[in-house]
Amino acid sequence: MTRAEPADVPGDGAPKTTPDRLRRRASRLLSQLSTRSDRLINEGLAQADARKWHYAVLASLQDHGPGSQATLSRRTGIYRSDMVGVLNELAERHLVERAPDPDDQRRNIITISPQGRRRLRRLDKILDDLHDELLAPLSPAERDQFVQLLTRLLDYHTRTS
Amino acid sequence: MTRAEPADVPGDGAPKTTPDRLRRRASRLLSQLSTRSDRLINEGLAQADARKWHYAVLASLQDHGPGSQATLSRRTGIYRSDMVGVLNELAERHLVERAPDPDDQRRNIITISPQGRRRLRRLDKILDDLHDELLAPLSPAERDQFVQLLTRLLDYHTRTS
DNA sequence: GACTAACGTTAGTGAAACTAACGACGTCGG
DNA sequence: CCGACGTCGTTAGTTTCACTAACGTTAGTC
Repeated sequence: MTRAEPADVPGDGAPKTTPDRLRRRASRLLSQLSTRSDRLINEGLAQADARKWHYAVLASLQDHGPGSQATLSRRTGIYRSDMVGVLNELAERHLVERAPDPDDQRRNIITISPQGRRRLRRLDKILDDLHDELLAPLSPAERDQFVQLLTRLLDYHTRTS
Repeated sequence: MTRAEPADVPGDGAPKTTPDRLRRRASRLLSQLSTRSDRLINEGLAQADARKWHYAVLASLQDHGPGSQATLSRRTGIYRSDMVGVLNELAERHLVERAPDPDDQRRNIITISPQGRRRLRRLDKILDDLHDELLAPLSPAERDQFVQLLTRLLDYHTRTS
């Protein structure tokens, strides 16, 4: 009540005060961009008979070494319920190997195979190209900044969850 | 380009030599952050018996004036198939009014009601708070930059689709 | 007056993120 | 040693989201 009705826009003063709140809301920008990004990536990877989960798991294995399914789950953010299927697909293609852990019979130890490594290199290149398209309008410096901002936000929200 | 093969990293040391390509991929950062953002926003809005679609439609009506369902669909990015349900929910709550367009009998003209306006103000406040939490780790300047980068990316990808 | 296109609507698809519950196994406290 | 409890892999199911297909209806166009 202290404030006047913003009214229906007829060009009165202070046009900048309420410009398109929709376009400004970070949450909305995020989810829309994420949708498009996902589609871009999925389509790109589909042409190589891969999904983004495949990449996530292979990269995790390469970077952090072998691990149990639960470990991979935590590293990649894929739910362990869904990890089963992903690993099945990867194992079918002989990109990973699933072997029982001798020290703990509950676990499987997942290792990346030589083919898996080759595959990962291939996917890395594909993803490089796709990200080039994804980030096309940004300069190299801006891309770094963007990634850095995203990282900080994500870190914050994973710590506090 | 130093193309150092990261190799398998035996031992459990998890050294920093291979700075996690996963964490660097913008697509991954985007989709993970978007997931958390969505959850944050949805939970926040749910406590006010609202969904983000409600906000999108109400804000669009307030900022751009009344319109047909198809128009709203284009403005908000909601598919016209899904728009039906959203408008039903909004109409149930008397936040919008759906009236046949006298000039074109195919269309409905959707208008925001006074209650809808009040609602929108309320949701705007809620969203302000939620975004404060979402962007917590960023300084005001960084937040602007973040939004600006997102906007440019999204614009680019909507133009080229 | 026939064609085409846009409208609102209904139904359904596929993927993603998550929950619940299971039997099998390990670990720890008493 | 034993029971309580947590973890592991797995199966099944839920919900939500973005999207497609098809429909009858209505408008504009030739």
